[in-house]
Formats: sequence, C-alpha cells, structure tokens
Amino acid sequence: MRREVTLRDVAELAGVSSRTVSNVVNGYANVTERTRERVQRAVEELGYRPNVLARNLAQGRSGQIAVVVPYLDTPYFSELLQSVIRAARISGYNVLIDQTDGDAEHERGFIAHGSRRLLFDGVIFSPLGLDQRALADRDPALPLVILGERASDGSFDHVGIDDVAASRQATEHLLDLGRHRVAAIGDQPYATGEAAQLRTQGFREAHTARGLSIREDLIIGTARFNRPDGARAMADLLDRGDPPDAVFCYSDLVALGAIHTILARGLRVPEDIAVIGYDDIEDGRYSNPTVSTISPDKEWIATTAVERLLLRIGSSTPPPGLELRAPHKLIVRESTTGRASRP
Amino acid sequence: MRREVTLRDVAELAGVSSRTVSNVVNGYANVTERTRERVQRAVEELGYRPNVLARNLAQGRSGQIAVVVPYLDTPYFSELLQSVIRAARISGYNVLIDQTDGDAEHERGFIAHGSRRLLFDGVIFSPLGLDQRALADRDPALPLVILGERASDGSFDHVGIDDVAASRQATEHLLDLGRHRVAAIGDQPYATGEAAQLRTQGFREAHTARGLSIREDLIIGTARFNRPDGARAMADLLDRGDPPDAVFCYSDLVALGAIHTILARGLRVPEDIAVIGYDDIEDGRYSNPTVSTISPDKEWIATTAVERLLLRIGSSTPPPGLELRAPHKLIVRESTTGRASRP
DNA sequence: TTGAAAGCGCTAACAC
DNA sequence: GTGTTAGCGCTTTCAA
Repeated sequence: MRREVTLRDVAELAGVSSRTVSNVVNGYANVTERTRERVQRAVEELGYRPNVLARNLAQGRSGQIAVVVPYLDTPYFSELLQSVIRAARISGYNVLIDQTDGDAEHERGFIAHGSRRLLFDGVIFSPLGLDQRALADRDPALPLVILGERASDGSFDHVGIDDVAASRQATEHLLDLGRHRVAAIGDQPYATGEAAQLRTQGFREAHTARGLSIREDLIIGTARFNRPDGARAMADLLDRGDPPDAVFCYSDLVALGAIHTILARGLRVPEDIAVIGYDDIEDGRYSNPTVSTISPDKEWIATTAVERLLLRIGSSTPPPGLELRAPHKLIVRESTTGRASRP
Repeated sequence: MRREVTLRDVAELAGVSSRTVSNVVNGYANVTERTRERVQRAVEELGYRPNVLARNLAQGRSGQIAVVVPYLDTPYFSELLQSVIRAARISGYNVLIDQTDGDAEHERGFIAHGSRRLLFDGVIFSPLGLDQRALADRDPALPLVILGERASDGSFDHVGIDDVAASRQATEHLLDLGRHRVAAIGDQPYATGEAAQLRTQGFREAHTARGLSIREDLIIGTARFNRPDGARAMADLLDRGDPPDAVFCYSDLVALGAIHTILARGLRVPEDIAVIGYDDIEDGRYSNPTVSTISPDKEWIATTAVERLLLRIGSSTPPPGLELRAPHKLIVRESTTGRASRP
C-alpha cells in the first residue's frame, strides 16, 4: 500500500508550511483567501484527508464518547441510544457503545483509571452491577453522566425521572380502578437495586396515602427487567392461589411477560387482572392488549445527558454535579381500562 | 492536571530503555525474567498505563471495529449487536456503533475514503440506503463485511440467510394451512429494496410450485419494516374489502403491527387471518398471539461476521469475498396454528 | 536480550 | 498571516 498523503505533502505542493495547511483544514481564522484557495486546491489534487489517529494524539482527545448500558436489546435502552447517537453526532462526536450485561467488573473497567481511558472523552453510563460506593471510586478526571438511579455525589451529573413519584402515580391509577389486591413485580432488595427500590417505595406510598395496608407477599422480586422474568414472576404469583387483581410491573417488558402468563392461564386482562408497566416502549403500543405505562421523556434524557457531558468535557473546571429530573407521564391503555369494543 | 506517567518514566525508574518496557507491557517474548520483574515493579509504583491514542498512531490501527445499522431500536439489530459486541470484545476489539436511519449519504460516509476512515480497522455494515453500485464505489482498502442482502462482488464478505428459500418456506406454511388468499406485506420494488424483493420472490415461488396464481394486489409495499408500517399496510388491505385469509410479513415487527390492526377490527388471528413474520425477535415469543416466524441463527451471523472481519483486518493479502449462508428455521406459533386451549 | 533513535502525522507555542 | 519546530507517547528498525 502506498504511503498516505500527509499534511506536509500538501504544504509542499501548495508552497506553504504545514502549520498553514493545518489552519486551513481545521477552518481556523487567520488565513488569507488566496492561501486558503491554494491549499484547498493542493488538498484536492492530492486527495488528502487528515489522520484522525494523529490528531487524537496531538490533541490528547479522541472525539468519542462512550455510552455504557447493561443490555442493548432492552428496547428502553435502544430507544434511548438512538437519541444519544443523534445528539452526539450533531456535536461532532462518535459514540462508542458497550453493554456490560450488568457485570460489575466490566462496568468498573469503564470508569476506572484504566488503559482504555483515553479512548473516550467522557462516558454516559447506566450502571447495574455497581453500587454507589463502587461508583465513587473512579477516575475523578473522567467526565461522567449517570442514567437511572444513582444519586449524584456532586462529581457527576445524574439524569433520570422521579421514580418514586412515577411509581406512586402508576399504583394510584390501579387503586383508582377499584382494585384492592395490587401486586408489584420487579423489586430488587439489594445494594445495586436502587431503581427498583424507589419504585417499591412509590408503590408503598400510594397505599399508605390512602390508608391501605400492603400485602408484603404481593411484592415479587425479579433478577432482570425482561419478559422471561416477568412471565415467571407472574406464574409464581398465580400458582399461590388468591391471585392479585392488579399488577404494577417495573418495566414494560416485565408487564408483557406477565400478561403473557395471565392470558396463557385463561385469565383476562384487565377484567381479571389489570397490568401497568414502566418505560413506554413501542411494544406496549401495539401489543394485545396495549399496555398502560409510565412514559419518561427519553428524548429529553438523551439530549440532556449529551449536553451535560459535552459541557463537562469542554470545561477545565468541572461544573457541579447536577440532579436532573426528566418529565414523565402516565399513559393509560387497554391493559388497565380495557378496550371500547373488541371481541 | 499533572503530567501522565509515560513509558519513558517507567524506563528511567527501572533503569532500562523504553523499548524494553514496551516489550514487557505488550507481553513480547524476549525479556529476561529479572528485567521483566523490575519493569513490572516500576509500572506499578508509578501507576503507569499505556496511552491508547499514542499506540494507535504508532501502529496505524485503532483497535476498533464499526458496526453500522440503519436502526438501533429494531430488535433484530439490537439482538444481533449484542452478539457482535461480545464476539468483538473477546478478540480485544471495541465496537463503535452507528445508525444511519437508512440515509444513503450517511452510509457512504462509513465506507468511503473519508477522514473517519482510520477510526476503525474494519466495518460490519447493514446497508439500507445504498444500492449495489454505490457499495462498489468505496475505499478498497477497508475490510468490510456486509449483513443483509447485497451480493458480494468478491471484495467483501456477505453474511445472511437464504431469503428466497426462507420466504418460500414461510409462504408454504400458510398454504399448507389451507389458506388461499395469501397476502405479502413488505415489498420494496426499488434499487435498495433487494432484501424485500428476495422475499417477494420466495413468496411467488411457493405459489407457482403449487400451480397457484398470485393476486398481485395482495402484495403490499412498506417503506420500513416496523410496527406502524405493518399496521398501516394491514389497514389498507382490510379497507379494500375481500380480505386475505393469511399474511406473510417481511419482519416480525410488521407482523405485530398487522396483528394489532386485525384485532382492532374485531377479526381473529389465526381463525380469520393467519399471520407469519420474519426474524424471530423476542417480542413474538411473548405477544398475544405468539408469532410464527422465520428464525435466522443470529449468533451464527454475528460471530461469523466478526470472525471474517478480523481475518480481513489481519491479512495483508485480502481473502476472497465469501457468500456465507446462516442457518434458519421455521418456527410455528399461535399466529398461524392457534392455541390448544385458551379462552 | 537490550539500547538508541527514527518515525507515526498532526497540533500549537513561539517567533517573525 | 505564516513559518519553524518541538512535542504528543508509543512502536519498531537497526545495531550492539
């Protein structure tokens, strides 16, 4: 393979210094129109294109941001990623994506002072395996934005919705329907299950606010927020007899899994059991029945996360870590109120 | 910020040359056990970690591969990406992901001799907006593996399933059920719609093989393979009167959209209209009804694509472009055969 | 087995 | 406004 055309080659042909060529290529100010044109012509004649790798080294930055999520095939994340990629691209950043499968070691590798560190100028991170303490122990120089539920310690931004309020709202919707035995599927009562615990808290608050007691055995845990776990949890619930008449699921996938089980058992949704989910993924808008849900403003989350991260990357004195609350709303569909007319 | 620890610092402390440190860090052979230890100690003492950016420049490679898909939130792609990332990681590669929204210009940017070229050592690419001709006009030095339907011109590998055979199989399944008015949703009769056209071809072959004629008006086009387009196409079909009794959808998402419409109209699946999809995404395994489908071996596709790409990246004389056929199978679920017992 | 030193191609401080 | 030049930190050829 023949040698690549370099800045110096262009400089030589144009009869200027490489410094000037660099200026032209990067669109810096101080260049005469005449020189610019000469350089431009040389660039085209030689088919020159800058070497990103060299530029990265010289600038000490990579022009990439990493987005780290536990699972790529979770619609909530893939929908979010779409918006993140678009937002990043607008600002000239490439997006390096990785999924961690919730593995703590792997997650640590992204925020630690490791050898991959220079590969990205900042990280948008949705932790699953790492608890709050592990998060604190990271490369302090790494611009970081956290998604999901890990309260900021002031050194990074945190973007998410108000999980407690949203969960309370979802539960209240079920109670408003006149349901009395409301179950919750998705609790994770351990250090890394903060998001789940906040939802459980909202679930509780909805009850206590109305003076209702909670049947603790109706709070079911799941390892993941996916369809299979939702289906399994629901099966457990039904196997016990004395089934609930409504279920608050901690994600739409869990809800879809739960609905699958309910229907397979010959029960009806919502007549026998009303179901509400969380996330508002597209699936729930086309499923049968369609799924009532809490809808976080994903576009807001994505653009805000990118915006804050770029701000961090750009500033020499790191801005204070913010708690950013995305808007959310309750969306009522068939899985709680049924359909007007359908067989 | 204090200066980073460099190779030279380590060399100085260990009393060796930077060359030796490099050897140790990279695990190269020729180093005495004693020197290795001394260097190792110095590395730890100083907290040295190599600078990827510098290494990239020196080696002229980035250690990254790009995976370019039209839409990230399409479950088929996100499921595939999962496996690709895992496979790439095992070989020490990072994965840069981008979505093109099917935009031809954007897609071209990835395979052209552009300035981003050096950012990745190779590309796994699922084109949507680019036709065969545009594909041929690319940086010939770029290691490339194509997913989906773009026959290889010998300069890249192509991984996909036998779309014609699979589509024929899906259609035959519907005909086997005794259905006579079978519709097809998803045709794309233009240059970039090759995948769709192959499926239409399989659809036709199934009919002609049995001496059945095809109602051309039952072949419906869609711009994308997603739920909304599937729902819309089905609505069009039903609005015309004389509805089909079975539908072959070119993706599971299209099928889910179509089913949504059918049920909303008060018709039953499969009693009134049987539906089969394509891709075998998780949604179809939990939906109501569950969706019969063509299941490509995604794991095979992902690992094969990565394997071939790394082979290309590693060899100075590019290997011949291969046509690689992944296994697939027909999966029968409720949307075509109904359920044994459910209300 | 190890050392010296020449790049890799670009950026940017400094001089003119 | 433009040129000179010293890095950026690592890899790797060549010589010892």
